[in-house]
Amino acid sequence: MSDRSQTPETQSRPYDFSRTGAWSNQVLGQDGAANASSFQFDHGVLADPSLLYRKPAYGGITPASGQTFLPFPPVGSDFRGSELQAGDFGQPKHWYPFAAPEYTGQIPGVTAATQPANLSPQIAETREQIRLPEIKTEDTGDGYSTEMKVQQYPNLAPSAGMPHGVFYPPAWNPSFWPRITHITPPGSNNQNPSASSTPSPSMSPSPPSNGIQGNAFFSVSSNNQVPSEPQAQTPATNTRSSGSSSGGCSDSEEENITTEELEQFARELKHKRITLGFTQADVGLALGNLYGKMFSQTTICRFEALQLSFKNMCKLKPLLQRWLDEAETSENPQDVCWRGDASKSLEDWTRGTPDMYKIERVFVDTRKRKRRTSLEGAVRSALEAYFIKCPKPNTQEITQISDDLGLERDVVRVWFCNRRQKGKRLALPLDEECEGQYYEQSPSPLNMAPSPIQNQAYPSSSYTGAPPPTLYMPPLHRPDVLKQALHPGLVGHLTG
DNA sequence: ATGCATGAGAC
DNA sequence: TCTCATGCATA
Repeated sequence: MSDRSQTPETQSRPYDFSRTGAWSNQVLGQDGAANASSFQFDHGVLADPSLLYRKPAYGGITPASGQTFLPFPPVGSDFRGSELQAGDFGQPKHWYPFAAPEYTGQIPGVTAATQPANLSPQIAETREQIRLPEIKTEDTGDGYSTEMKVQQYPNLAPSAGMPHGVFYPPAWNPSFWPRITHITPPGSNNQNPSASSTPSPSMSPSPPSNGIQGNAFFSVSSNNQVPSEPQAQTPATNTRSSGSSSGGCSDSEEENITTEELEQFARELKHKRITLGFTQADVGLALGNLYGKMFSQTTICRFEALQLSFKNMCKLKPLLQRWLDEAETSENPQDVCWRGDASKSLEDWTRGTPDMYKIERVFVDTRKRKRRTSLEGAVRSALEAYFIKCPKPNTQEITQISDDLGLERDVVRVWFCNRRQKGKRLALPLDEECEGQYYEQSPSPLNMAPSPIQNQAYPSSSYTGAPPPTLYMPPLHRPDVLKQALHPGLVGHLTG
């Protein structure tokens, strides 16, 4: 508790309802015999989950103080109930921590645990109901692994043909952003590539086959307008400006981007990338070439899936936009540095490429990277249960949880951090205008198609192509909806 | 595609 | 200690 009070967020953080007593015993295990399953889903029986939130629920992440995570669903072709779902888009917006789609595990056992002194009632309560027989993780020994890593990358050194000062894509033509909602345009350099430099907004005629074109990768084409110092504005160096706009964007490259635009661009990027035959990893590497800052496949993937924060999306968009332009317009496939054959993976390429064409970084990773812990389903479920009770446990509570679950304290701590982060990704940005409507939505069975929520999720015309994603509706704002999302067998338990 | 982890910066 | 951006490792 004390530690929590140190932060100013204490008052406004959405998570902090955990200690408001908002959820009470009625929620969980009121009969004292609550089993593991019940606590997992007890949020489903809340009369109105909104009650759990103090109003500025998402206010902890208001434009001014934090980031707005993208509420829209994944753009990918596979809408498999990913955590980012349509239901959130354009919705009223409290970030709801009970969004994990992985409430599927079963808690194997329930055994009362010793009641800690200073645990929140929620945690203490949960502890009583969670008792895991054993935890299996991949961690062995010290839990750390020191391994020799061999990273094979093409020469990504910014210095290698990297024009310093390239960064800002001429991508900010206000006319292209029909729904500017945030800030005033940067003023200069406001041309939108997708409208201007990209001839056909539709699809690149290039067959997904081989011929990858593009010097967009490891050479910078001569016609690059490339203006300024990349590093100066790359995401890596961007300050974490709290964002003065409602969208959380304050930096020039973030301005004036609407979620619709991001959404559309993400889809466009993915589509064209695939059409051009590039992998997500390729793109990440290409950005390294173009901007001196490469990104992982993970990041590109998350961008395409709109699983980054709004702010982060805004930052990456110009980079990706530019890469896309490069890749599309390139007429010199031969300029591709590390592969002339698009069908070759980077690994293939590096493997069979003379050293002179690549940098093979072999190093002993002196920093011990903790071996990834693999939490069993039951453990995850238990953590979820704790999270539901208390999204932001204090140190003591974390210790207690870790003891209960037989996990390392740090594992638990990190898990909660990640879980919160994930929750924000699923979150609904604050939007007072829609706020009132949200809980008025009619029930929408999960995994069923278009719901009112989904319609709201895509209020603009930007989302017209793909069929509606399978709706998972992560936030589970509605108890009735939630119930349908739960294990069928549990519904009765919850309702009865 | 995503779970767990790291590290910088903010508080 | 937290958030956030990001990546390794893996499902």
